[in-house]
Amino acid sequence: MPKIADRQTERTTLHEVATLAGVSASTVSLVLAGKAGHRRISEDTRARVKRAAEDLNYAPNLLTRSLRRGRTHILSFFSAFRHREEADLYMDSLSSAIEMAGGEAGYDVLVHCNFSRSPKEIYQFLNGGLSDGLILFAPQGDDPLLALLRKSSLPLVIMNGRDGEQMFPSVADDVTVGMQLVADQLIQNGHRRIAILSAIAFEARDADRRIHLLRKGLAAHGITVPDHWVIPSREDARPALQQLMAEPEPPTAIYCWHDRLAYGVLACCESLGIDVPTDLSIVGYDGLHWPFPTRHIAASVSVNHSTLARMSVRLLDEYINGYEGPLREEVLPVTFTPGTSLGPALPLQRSKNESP
Amino acid sequence: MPKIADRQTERTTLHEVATLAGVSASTVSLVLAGKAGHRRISEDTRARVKRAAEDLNYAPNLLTRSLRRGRTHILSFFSAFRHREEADLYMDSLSSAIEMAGGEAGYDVLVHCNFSRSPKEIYQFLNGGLSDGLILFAPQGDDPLLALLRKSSLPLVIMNGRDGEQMFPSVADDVTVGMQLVADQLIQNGHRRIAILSAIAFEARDADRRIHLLRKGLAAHGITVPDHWVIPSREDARPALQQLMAEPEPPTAIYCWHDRLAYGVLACCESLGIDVPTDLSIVGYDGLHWPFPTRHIAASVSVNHSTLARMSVRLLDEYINGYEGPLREEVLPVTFTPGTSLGPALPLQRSKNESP
DNA sequence: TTACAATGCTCAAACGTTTGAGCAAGGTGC
DNA sequence: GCACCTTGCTCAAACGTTTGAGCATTGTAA
Repeated sequence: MPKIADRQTERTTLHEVATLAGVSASTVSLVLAGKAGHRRISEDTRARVKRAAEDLNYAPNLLTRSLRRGRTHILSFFSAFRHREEADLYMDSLSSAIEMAGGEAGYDVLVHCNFSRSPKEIYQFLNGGLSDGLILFAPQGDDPLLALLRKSSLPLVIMNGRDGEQMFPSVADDVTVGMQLVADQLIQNGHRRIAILSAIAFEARDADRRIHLLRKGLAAHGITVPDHWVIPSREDARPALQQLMAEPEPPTAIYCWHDRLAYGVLACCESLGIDVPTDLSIVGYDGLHWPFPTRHIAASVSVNHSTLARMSVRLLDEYINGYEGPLREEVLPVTFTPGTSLGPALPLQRSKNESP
Repeated sequence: MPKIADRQTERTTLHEVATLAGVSASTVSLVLAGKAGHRRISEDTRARVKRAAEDLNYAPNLLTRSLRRGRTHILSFFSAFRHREEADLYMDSLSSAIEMAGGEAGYDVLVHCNFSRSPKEIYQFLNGGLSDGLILFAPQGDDPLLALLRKSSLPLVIMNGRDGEQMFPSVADDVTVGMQLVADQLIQNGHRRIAILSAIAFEARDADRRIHLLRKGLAAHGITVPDHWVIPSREDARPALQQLMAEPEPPTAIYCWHDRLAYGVLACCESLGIDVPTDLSIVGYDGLHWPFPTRHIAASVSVNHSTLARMSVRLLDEYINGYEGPLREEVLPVTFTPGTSLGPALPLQRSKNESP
């Protein structure tokens, strides 16, 4: 029985194949990697070389090949969001989608994780020549990493982020339409007292944008969201939710910055005995869901990750291949998924009437 | 405002840094990459070089660096299972765990996806020198890819798979204990009529092993599972389930080969009006779950992905660093999560009594 | 016969680093 | 004055490919 120690200890090289086939290294290279037929090699030689490569289990060294060719056919994906300590279904799904989209376009995808590295270290890795291009998720315009990348030559597509200087092509889901849909749906369901659960620090600006859009959409119908009903989310949303629902005229609906929060609020409601959607309607964003029956599916703006991934890969591929036209900023249409957490607003039971 | 066209078009090289700093390329290399202090460079030169590198936004070319050093500090992860056309929560979670475990150990992780590539193409990519080692998920002993890898020198750890020739180190969750737990729990809950939902083609052998172990565990208590109650899963488990429950003495419990199936069955039960766990208890494997309230949590053997990932990364790292001791085959302890889909077996209502 | 093209291969430079060996300049010991 | 060490840098080879240029050999045209 073979043991691990019996394995060869060195990689086979082109030269060994050449020696075995009785030709020069150039010939081997031409046979195995040459754009078929450009240089002419006799059928006989061709066969001998292929045979030798097969016998030696030859795998070309991609480091050197890429070095010469100037292409690695690898894409990097990196999230400028720093978390991921916990399981993140959103990012998992997204990186998975990018891996698949990359594969379809002939790229392998390197998903870079950083936790303790500095922007400079991350920059050096990303721009280290390992990948032909980068999909950068959710950077803010003043991200120090983005500043470093601006000075580099690395092809780059921004996904769902902000580039302060309009320098990079971008792909993003249509937040404007998305939040308009949220506003419309809330209003169609008769909600007028609406609270907002916002984001924690590093996500704050993206959340702010959505909140701004939602308030604008609601304002068009004469509805304002009181400032103290815009709540920054903490580790545990329970206390805030409890306080909110204890008000004499509590909200009938709450918008959560993304579905993870929405599901967290759903869980709180369950443990607090708040009935969804009778007592409180919940709306989220992302279209995250568990593909099996759940007590509730959060009403949500659905973003198609596969499409988003394909758009960004296609765009990046074009830039890698030297696209020089006007800056491209693509927007992915979104849809509204009603779910089960959004229902009609019920009138306030026996409360003192509002002044007319 | 800067435009994309204003970016530099070439990567900065060591030589440009050297020129700017007024030293040789070797010196730059020694300053930036040398194991500090082995070679002596004056503080003055050191500072000048660092300054120049900073000014030019220099990022070392990792292809060439790796070529010289013989290390890339990249690990590959590849699933010998061919699917992934659909969202796969299990693989997403696992690759995510490996990315994190790799990061902790100083590696970046390249998650390789293949759909249309041949084993030979996959082999050439994996053994192309881009990664220092490979974590191979769930290969069978006769996998053609594994055969190619055996002849190579690539450090390799098998995760949850089978290596026919005891050549490679491996890491796996403890299926023996896991299935014993399933058997014990079913019996403790009084189940004696137990059905099994097995796997589709490419997963068949792993499923068979679990089924064998389960049957063995049950047999110790005098319980046998009739062959026609071992059902290969198809796209839709509904018809099989319907038929099963229509029998005069239907099973009181069903074991599903993994949690995705278990949740699928849960969904079927819901739509068929089968009450879980009163009419039917369901047990799965993997410990997959949605971190928010669901109607049911499948009773399941929980596998800790983070730990599994860390074990495999540590093992692989040791082999990369030249470990030569006896073959290591590590087993990850598992636990049983009761969930809500497993309950006591109810006596068959008004059925003809079994003979004593 | 000479000129020139086609065929089928090899030579050698190059990609951007790392690193052992080498070398000048200055210091120290006797 | 000589041997020898230390300091601080540079030289040049090497990693494993790719590829433009080159070079025999044979074939074809005039």
